[in-house]
Amino acid sequence: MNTMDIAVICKALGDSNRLQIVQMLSDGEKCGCRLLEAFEITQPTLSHHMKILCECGLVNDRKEGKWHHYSLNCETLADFKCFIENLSCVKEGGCSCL
Amino acid sequence: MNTMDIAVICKALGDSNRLQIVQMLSDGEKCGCRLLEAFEITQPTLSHHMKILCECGLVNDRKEGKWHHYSLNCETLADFKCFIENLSCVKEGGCSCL
DNA sequence: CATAAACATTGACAAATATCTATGTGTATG
DNA sequence: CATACACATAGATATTTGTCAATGTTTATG
Repeated sequence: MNTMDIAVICKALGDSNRLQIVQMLSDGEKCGCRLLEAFEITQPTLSHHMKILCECGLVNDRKEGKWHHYSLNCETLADFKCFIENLSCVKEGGCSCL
Repeated sequence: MNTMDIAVICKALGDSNRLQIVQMLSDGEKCGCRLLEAFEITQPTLSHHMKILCECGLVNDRKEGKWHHYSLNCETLADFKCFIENLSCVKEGGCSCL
């Protein structure tokens, strides 16, 4: 997973509705209708957000009859966590501008 | 730090230029002119990106004479890492739609 | 088969965004 | 003080984005 892929994931998480959806999925698999109840958005808007979350690889969509069961993708989440965890705020080195 | 603050950070990281800037800063403090060399963007565009990164709290701006020295903010980065690290892909629970 | 439920798609639109050129501001230096 | 450098600000603009209403598709159920 390269930097561009990470940026796409970050962009997906950059909307507060989507971030809250991911938080809910972190608590376990949820179906769309359940998610819809938790937000004050219309069904097409939720559908749009779920598409973005799925397309970046962060969310799985398991279809079962009428329902779509959404969950976090373990592999993508692990890769994303790894990238973020490796960011460091060390002060060593500094900048030599002169 | 609440969910909204995290979403703002994610949005800031959702642009590939800005994500690469953060990666460079993870390697140590850098001045603006150094960052500018690394990207094919104009100076005002870099200035715009740095403003967004600073305003979300992820980047510090230390002014020294003509130069602005940018670095990652340890506290914000730690909070952000904590949030991401706490996301989980456990499958327990599931959804009861019926 | 008719209906209802869950979800997707389309089209529209206002708001936000990334980028540029042009210009302003502060700081060091000859 | 004039010049050069580092950076910010001010428009301008094309693109992207979040949202909705309307409608289509698929699946279960009476």
